[in-house]
Amino acid sequence: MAVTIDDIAKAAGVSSATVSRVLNNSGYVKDETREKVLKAIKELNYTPSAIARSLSKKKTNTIGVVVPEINNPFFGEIIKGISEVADEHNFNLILCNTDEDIKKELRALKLLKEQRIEGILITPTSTDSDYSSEYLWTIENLGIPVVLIDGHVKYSNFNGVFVDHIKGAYDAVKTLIDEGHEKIAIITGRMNSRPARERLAGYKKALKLHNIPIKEEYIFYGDYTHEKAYEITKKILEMKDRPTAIFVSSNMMVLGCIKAFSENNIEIPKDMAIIGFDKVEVLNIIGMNISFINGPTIEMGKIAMKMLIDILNNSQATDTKTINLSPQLVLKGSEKYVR
Amino acid sequence: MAVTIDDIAKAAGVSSATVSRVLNNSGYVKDETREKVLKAIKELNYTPSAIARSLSKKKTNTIGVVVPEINNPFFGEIIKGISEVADEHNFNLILCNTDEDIKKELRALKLLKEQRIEGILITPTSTDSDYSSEYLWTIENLGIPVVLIDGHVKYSNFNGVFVDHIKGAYDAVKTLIDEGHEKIAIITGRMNSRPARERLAGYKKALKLHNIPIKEEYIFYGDYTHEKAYEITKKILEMKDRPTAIFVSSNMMVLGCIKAFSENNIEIPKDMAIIGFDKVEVLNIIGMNISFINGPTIEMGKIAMKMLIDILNNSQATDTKTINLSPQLVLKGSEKYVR
DNA sequence: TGATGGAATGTAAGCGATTACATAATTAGA
DNA sequence: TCTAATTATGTAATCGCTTACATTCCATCA
Repeated sequence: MAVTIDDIAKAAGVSSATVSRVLNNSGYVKDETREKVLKAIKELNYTPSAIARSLSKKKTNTIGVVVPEINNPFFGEIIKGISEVADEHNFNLILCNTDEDIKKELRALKLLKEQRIEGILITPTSTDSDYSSEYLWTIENLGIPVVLIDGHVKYSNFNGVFVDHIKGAYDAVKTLIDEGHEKIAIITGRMNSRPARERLAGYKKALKLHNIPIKEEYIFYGDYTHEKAYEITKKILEMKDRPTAIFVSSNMMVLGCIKAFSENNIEIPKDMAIIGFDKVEVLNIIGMNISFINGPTIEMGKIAMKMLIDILNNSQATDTKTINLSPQLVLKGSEKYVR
Repeated sequence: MAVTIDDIAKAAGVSSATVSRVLNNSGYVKDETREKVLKAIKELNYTPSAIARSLSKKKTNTIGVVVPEINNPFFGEIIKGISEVADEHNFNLILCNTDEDIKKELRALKLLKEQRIEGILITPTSTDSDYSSEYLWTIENLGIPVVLIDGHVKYSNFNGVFVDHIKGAYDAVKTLIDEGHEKIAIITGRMNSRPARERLAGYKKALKLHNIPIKEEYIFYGDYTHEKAYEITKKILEMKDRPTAIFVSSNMMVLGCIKAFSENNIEIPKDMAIIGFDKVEVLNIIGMNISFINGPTIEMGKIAMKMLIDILNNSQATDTKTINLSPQLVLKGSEKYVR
């Protein structure tokens, strides 16, 4: 690690400025000189220091990525998308996993700012907690371009790539209605999260527009966990006026439903129709015909990264950029069996 | 971003050295002075530059993480483990996703070296390709501590946290034998990957030690994909002397098997026993009783990161450190039904 | 009261690159 | 052959910190 640009300069018998020119393909360098320099670089196994370069150029070519749960493939795919575009544009990625802990999120932001990253891509923890105002304040005062991914931050308008949860939920429920269902239950997410609220809104909207009365008994408040969904589903199955379809507000919760179904020999979609928000790839691979509403994860990552690059290149523009992606409904068999 | 340590110094009426002392809690600083400095920092919303600090300290407190497939939860969990420990020790993570492309892997290594990271955690692409010698050379000449995670690099001894694939496979197959199975098939991974070869070896060892002849017809060469496993499983089901159990060499391939099973109304484990290498959490959540051999992913990430920190703290020690983790067999119901 | 030594702060030289500016070498044009 | 333009290279300041060393301040003690 000891070898520096000066060592190369000495070895090649030139000045460090010349070596720098070779390194950056800038300015004038005689071919012969370039050869000498390249030779020295190779012989000494020299790798320039991005740190020093960053300091003098005031440019790190690094962006920060903040996700709440790295081991969830949903975020894994977003990162995959980000990383693809970042690669193409020679950006490095500093990753921060926050475990849905807003304190860690705050810490991550501080840390990233210290690293002098050029921009941040962040999938905000989906909670309106006590810290959220501090959180907001921090983001706004970061002085660094931020692009949010899937998850509006309350009361604020930031750049971002968002999923239209209302429309997604609406589409899902409408599909069920079109198939003839009228008794449609919903299992919501944590209601202090915006996506959960919006999905519920989409559910209600679809019912209303199709003149189906909204029954409070059909609205079940979940918390995004499969355990809770499992409990809820068992209850649903015991109802005397049992729903014929369930709209499930998250992928993990779908799993809980399925478990309850299989324990009670409920066949999908013969005995019960189900549509979930955000796919569980595995289920389709093993041949289960579960329909999903999908936020296009990899795509979202790509778009967000492109948006960020765009912002970096036009730093004078101050208007906030927003893209709303419509989640896509992937139907798998459910329609075949309708009454 | 314009505000520097000198601005703070000026604002607080001290020298930059004093500000630095406050920042790092080093040397002597009068309480009164400290207050002034902290006040200035707060008022000017100052964040020190990690870049400049790294340059002068020759220490970045950053480590590089290289994974082949970020959207696979297997790696997501490893990263989660890494990130947990890294957090505790104030290390930053630069993430490189390589898409199983050894060229990208090489590029990532170069990039990380430029960033002057302190160490690298790498889950090598599981292929012995044409580039592997260059790859090896690069790793060895990096001059940076490397800890491998799950995947020996051919012919080399590096620091690393490994899974004992032979033992894992052996345990799995032995379990099947103990349950009374004698006709046990295996679906292997890509044979140019070391884990695949070792798992096959474990399979053979178990049969041999229990005096069950190894039949070539029961060895099926897969490629880690669920599609291929699906095809293979269909063929297995059509065999006249059909196996009663299958040992499947990867988690994705288990999914292909299950699909084929369900299409043919094969019940697990009544009609066919199956044990897979590396879990698919989702299957257990939905109540499917599939047994798995698990490399403890999160744990591996943690251990690897701890090992790296250990190495960084004892840079004089030159012996290579190696930990072999025994994968754990998680039985789910399969035993209940044996003949 | 002056010597002594710890506490508090400042000065300035790096860290390893980039780059504005100066200068030297080469080429072309008249 | 001389001048002007181009090309090629070097010098040194700079980026924002840390830190060795120097200096000043102040309390304590003989």
